Amino acid sequence: MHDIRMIRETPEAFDAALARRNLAPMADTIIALDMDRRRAIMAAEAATAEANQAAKDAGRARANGDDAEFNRLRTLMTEGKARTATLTDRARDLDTQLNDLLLGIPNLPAADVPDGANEAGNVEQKRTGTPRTFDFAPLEHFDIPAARAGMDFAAGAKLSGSRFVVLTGAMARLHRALAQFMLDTHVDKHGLTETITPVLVREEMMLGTGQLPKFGEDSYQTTTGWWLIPTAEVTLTNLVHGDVVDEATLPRRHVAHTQCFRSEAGSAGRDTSGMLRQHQFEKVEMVSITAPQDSDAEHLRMTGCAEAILDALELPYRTMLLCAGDMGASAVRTTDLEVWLPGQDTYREISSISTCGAYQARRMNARYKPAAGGKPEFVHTLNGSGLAVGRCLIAVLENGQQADGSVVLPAVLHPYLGGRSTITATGELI
RNA sequence: GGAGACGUGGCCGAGUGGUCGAAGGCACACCCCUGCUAAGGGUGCAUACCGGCAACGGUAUCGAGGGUUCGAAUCCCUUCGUCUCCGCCA
Repeated sequence: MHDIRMIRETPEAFDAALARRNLAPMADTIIALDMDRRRAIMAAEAATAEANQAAKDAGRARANGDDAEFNRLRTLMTEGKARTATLTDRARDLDTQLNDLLLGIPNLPAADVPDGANEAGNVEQKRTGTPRTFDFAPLEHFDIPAARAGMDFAAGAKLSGSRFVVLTGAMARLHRALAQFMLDTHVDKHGLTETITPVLVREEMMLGTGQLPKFGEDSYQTTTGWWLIPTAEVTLTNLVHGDVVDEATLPRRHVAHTQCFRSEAGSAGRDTSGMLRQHQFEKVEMVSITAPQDSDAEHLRMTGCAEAILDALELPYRTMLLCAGDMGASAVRTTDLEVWLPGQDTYREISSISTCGAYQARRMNARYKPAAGGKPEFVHTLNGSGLAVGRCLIAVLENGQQADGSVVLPAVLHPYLGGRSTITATGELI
């Protein structure tokens, strides 16, 4: 959601920023609509005031026993009321129109976000870790013998359909170990607040973080009207929905491990093999609520938190600064972490860390009271995966695979696996 | 599923037809007083739109929408939300 005042005051800057998102200029349309809206509000208010005055005078006339005057004013009032209804309807209609229009416009990219129309425009910031050299052809995760023993796509399909999986034995244990490790690290080393939230939310919350109104087809809705969260960003961020918090309580840093649900509506045929892209997956999500002046530093901090997980798991990755055309709608700036998948011989996204500025806060009406005094202002919100658990499982499997079909697991996970360190080719954890 | 209660300003909480944008308290800001990490006194402190350099003024807003009425925070209806009791279930 955008500040209509900002659009009014600097329409060129607004349009220029939209252009970076491959969008046509909209400032003129918005400003014209806003003008109409304000005129309509004024007209409606003037009419209301008139009718109210007539009503007041009529009441007085009646109290004075002046029936003639009462009836005259009453007629006046009735007419005024009819006019008021029409004008108010118009004002409300225009207000809704403007609001709907603004809700559908994505956030404006920060100045340091590179130009670019799509993924190809993203800028690599650094590479961390060195991909292993294999003396055999590395397999994709679903072909590695150690994984095959406990990763049952047929069972997933039987239960639920395509893009579902059943994990058993060592795979389930490893998956759980990963999530636990991430959570512990973020809580104990990074100081985030462990949080458990619902995964079914009201529509209002999906509007707040920007999944709605435009991307409803990407998520699932229950017959009772709840939405299944596509990410815990929705719940963690909306924790401050409608609130005015003290600046002293900022930053608020949350981390949650939840199920995520996505329809993957636009990705039919993509990544159909393996568990890279599922309708249901687990993710450890970080969310920060900050004062405006702190969000840039927080973005770096949060990126560091996500990178620390990959570092600890000894997984090679690269850090990408997304270009304007490839960012999600709510983001001001997004950093992606792409993990090396030897089986695919490529880097794949495993984390996405975004600062959303006041965009979501304005939608949620989430404000803070500045410590220095003054009126409440919108908070800034940030979110980042830390990390996608399923994809992390894939990365650990592909990077740790051995010629004999076994997988050697990173040392930091051993405590979470009862001290064991390897999954054999037959799927045994030893 | 059955029965009921409630929804007021950052928070708590008065207010059952007009003089209420709304008592009082808390929190917050400034000032005064006070020999001290406390208490007391004073003032200010909602949002939106419009006008104004500003001080300030105007209009609207008491979950939302509709209705009754000359007039509604107050009455009626609908809707959303919260809570309580009973039942059921993890």
